[in-house]
Amino acid sequence: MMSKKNNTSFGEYIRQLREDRNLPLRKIAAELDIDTSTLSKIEKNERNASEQIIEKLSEIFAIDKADLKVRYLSDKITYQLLDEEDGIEILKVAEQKIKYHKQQQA
Amino acid sequence: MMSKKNNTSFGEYIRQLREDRNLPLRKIAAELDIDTSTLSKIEKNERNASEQIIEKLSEIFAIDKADLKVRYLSDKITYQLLDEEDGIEILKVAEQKIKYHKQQQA
DNA sequence: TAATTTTGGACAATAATTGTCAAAGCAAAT
DNA sequence: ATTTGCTTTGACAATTATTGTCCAAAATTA
Repeated sequence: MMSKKNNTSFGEYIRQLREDRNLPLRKIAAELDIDTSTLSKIEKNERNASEQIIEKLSEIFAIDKADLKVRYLSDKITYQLLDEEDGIEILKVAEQKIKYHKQQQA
Repeated sequence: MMSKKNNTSFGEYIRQLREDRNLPLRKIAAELDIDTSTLSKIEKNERNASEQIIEKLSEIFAIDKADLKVRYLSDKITYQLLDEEDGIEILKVAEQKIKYHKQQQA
């Protein structure tokens, strides 16, 4: 189990990818078929990214889709728990539950 | 860090508490100031339980509120990730992120 | 300064959640 | 079998949240 360090938000991450390539929002937004301002907000974590958006982003930037999704969903959960006292414990319990479910279905 | 086993859902759990005391939905719902049918659905994990409901439930059943909240929120996250391939990894990454945030604010 | 990019606010349209009610289903009696 | 009390289900309007879209103001770059 290893720690790729991963402490940039989803939005920051895809913004970085875009800036590395010197592309304007306009271009990427067009490829994604969404409004420039919507993409701006996604990069600032002010709007959700749909499954479809995530998929297209992974194609555009030639990165692993599953990895991008992990970044996105882990972010959402993080924000959900950020104000909770017992955030870490909640995650641990959730992990047990997921393992339990996976085991059941197998 | 230890594993109280915890593999009953929030709904099942509070239903169990109620049934242990031989109380009808009607009574508890009245104390919670919600409809009987709403409580029925909460017990079947078909409706959300608000913060307020969780607090009152902890009072009614004389259990720890924080613990009940952990059960509730871990459940929600579990359901969110149940269909995801990488649920466990998502949780691990979220954990790192939360720890990072906590560390920053300290 | 002009051109381009980025941001923020507004808005209607759509979707999700909530509170509420009524009817139906169920089980245990009597 | 019918009543009685408990539980479940589906429906519905009302509220709240999210989405897609546009525009104009800021900020950045040339």
